[in-house]
Amino acid sequence: MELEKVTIERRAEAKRRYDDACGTAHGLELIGERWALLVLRELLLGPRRFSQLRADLPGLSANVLTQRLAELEERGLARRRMLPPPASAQVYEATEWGLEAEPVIQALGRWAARSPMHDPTLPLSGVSILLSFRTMIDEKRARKLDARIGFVFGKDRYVARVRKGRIKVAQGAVEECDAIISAPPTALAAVVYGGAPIDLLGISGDRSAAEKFVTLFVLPPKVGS
Amino acid sequence: MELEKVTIERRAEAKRRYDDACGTAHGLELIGERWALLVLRELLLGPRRFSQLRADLPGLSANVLTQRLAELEERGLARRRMLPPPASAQVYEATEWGLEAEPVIQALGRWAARSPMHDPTLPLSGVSILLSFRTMIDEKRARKLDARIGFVFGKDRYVARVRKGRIKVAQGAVEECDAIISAPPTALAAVVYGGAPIDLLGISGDRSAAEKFVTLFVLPPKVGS
DNA sequence: CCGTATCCAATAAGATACTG
DNA sequence: CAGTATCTTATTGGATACGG
Repeated sequence: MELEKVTIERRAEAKRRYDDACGTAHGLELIGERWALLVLRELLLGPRRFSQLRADLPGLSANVLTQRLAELEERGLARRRMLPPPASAQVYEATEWGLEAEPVIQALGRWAARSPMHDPTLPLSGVSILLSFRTMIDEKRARKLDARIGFVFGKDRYVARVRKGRIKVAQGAVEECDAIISAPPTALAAVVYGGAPIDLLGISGDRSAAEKFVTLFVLPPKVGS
Repeated sequence: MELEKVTIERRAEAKRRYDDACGTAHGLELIGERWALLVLRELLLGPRRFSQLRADLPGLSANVLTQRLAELEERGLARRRMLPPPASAQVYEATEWGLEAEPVIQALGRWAARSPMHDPTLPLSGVSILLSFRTMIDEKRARKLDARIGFVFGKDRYVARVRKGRIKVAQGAVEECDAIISAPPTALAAVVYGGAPIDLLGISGDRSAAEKFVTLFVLPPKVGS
């Protein structure tokens, strides 16, 4: 009975391979399943809990998330870790190699942003919008700003450091930032990419730094324009 | 009856979306289906016929190939075209935007090449190995070579131009090349990446140019080394 | 609450045979 | 050759229930 199950699993795994020596094909075997790349994306700015991942990827059901996390772990792209007491919560985090998949995620995102079918009004996770800043920053404009901007998305806190045209983003305490932006990620996206008025955002601290910050990012031109 | 079917199809399409404004998620909706990216890859060096695609992707069945091609066409990434008489054959070719997905394919391939689970002895298409040259060329070494190398993979002909550390690859006549390499793509991969002896390859023309050529490419180090 | 496991219905993928 | 049609199997997603 158990043996039979194992045999079936073997066959299933074998079937889903591409049997292709090309690195791209192997990459698809590693992170090509539905949702896998988005789960990995959510881990790129630091450890996340199961329930946070569920909240960030609303269409993903618990059983599939469990399976994707197990696969990422098995393949060496993520690991689960117990936070030390008093938190004592389990978190999932990307491994070094998992983090190195960011250029793949960026290349795909940048390419797809040109799509005429892209709908930027859909919901968006905090990690998504912050990663898009890393992808879409306009170096020339960004050189004019040297600031630390904090972001408050519900209970999550992130800090973006803009300096010399580059941006670094990480989870962290927002207290020492020049400005703090509190808003749903979708509102932030509407302001940065959709030209919505900045008063959709809660801003504290150096207001002008925040105002400059939201103008640093540009989407690539749509296909056919 | 017909209406019902349409409704069901609508619901199905809606279900497979990610409902995520992130460009990466949209990218997955465009080329995230199983095989889609590999089909597109096969179109990156020029038009291919249905049967060539089947031969290049042996694990892909005809019905799925039909479906993937229809989706690529519908999304503006590929088109079907009738070759002028006397050929009068139908071919599939990438659109401009489809060609722009090459960085995505490269990033994924480069990242996955570091995988300890990667098996480079599997079969490989001609397009795959030539694209890998674009990805893996060592600019420093390549600067020492200025040559046109022809490749004969069965009935397919390609030309690689190496110059100033860069490489360009296209379908084309091999007659005016400095050297011509005739070999199954797998053998070429074994020589270039696996250190196999070069006499696995049929070489005509400037032998030393071909010998230099096969040393220009390096794989990234495996994870954990 | 956190995470996993199980069951079920809906789709997608795969194998094979068939047609113009 | 260039696909369709059909049948089978696998995966996905949704709901729900279970253990810590």
